[in-house]
Amino acid sequence: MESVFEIIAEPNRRAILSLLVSSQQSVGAIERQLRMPQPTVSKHLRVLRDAGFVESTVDAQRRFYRLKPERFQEVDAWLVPFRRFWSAQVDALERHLDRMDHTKKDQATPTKRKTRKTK
Amino acid sequence: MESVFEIIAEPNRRAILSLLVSSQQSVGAIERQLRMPQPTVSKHLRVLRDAGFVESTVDAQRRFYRLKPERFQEVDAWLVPFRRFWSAQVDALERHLDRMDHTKKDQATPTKRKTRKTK
DNA sequence: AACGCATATACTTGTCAAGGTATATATTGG
DNA sequence: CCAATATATACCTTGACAAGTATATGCGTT
Repeated sequence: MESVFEIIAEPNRRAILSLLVSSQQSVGAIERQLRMPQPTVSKHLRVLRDAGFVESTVDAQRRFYRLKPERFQEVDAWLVPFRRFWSAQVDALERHLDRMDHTKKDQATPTKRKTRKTK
Repeated sequence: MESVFEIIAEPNRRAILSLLVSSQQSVGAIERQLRMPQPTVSKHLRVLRDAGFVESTVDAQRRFYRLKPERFQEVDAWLVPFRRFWSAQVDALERHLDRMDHTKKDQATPTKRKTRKTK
């Protein structure tokens, strides 16, 4: 399995990771929220732990899992060159900002301004 | 295959994408630089194109492939909540600053000082 | 000790995707 | 039109991995 990317390629694993963003969770809690069978959850957690995405602590018969940042930062690092690339693409950047539309400041932005240059 | 993550889970595909960061490339160029059989290259390029990571233009019998930013931004977007999480982790932040080393005070850091608090 | 709850692991099976090899398609030059 | 180059596609085989089901392990309560 190896790589960070293979780990997060699995949808259920991404779901679990997303759950853990808010706070640590027990296996049972994950199981219920994601409506997936317990062995599935345990197995994915095993993979995630071995890969360093999460860590666990024991509380009686419960195990609580929480996120660890490092591996995510790897993904972030991988993106760097591409990010450089796409911010060179002025058009793309603009489109992106448009999509996020409600940019914080400057509430006087009337509906959907589009100052495009039609390159 | 579907998801962005499944696409970039494949090492050869990531290699191809990395190659294309610098500039557009023909299939043959990729083939030679990455030392992989031509059908392999073509097949991965097909996947990447269908997934919207690259686009191609024709030049005689050559096809040039180049990056498209959108799907990368999806990955970036997925990272957002986790990024928020890990910048909350003071320790991680500290480690990060440590790595950039030239923190303001105390330039007398001998070799590899680690002033950790063993939380 | 026995039971019950929470979680982990073993084993089997089906699916899917990547690689290899061969072949097809397209374009250029003679 | 023929040959050569560049790229795409078809087909087959293999391996990996996720799901399902069953069972094991660990801990706390009585």
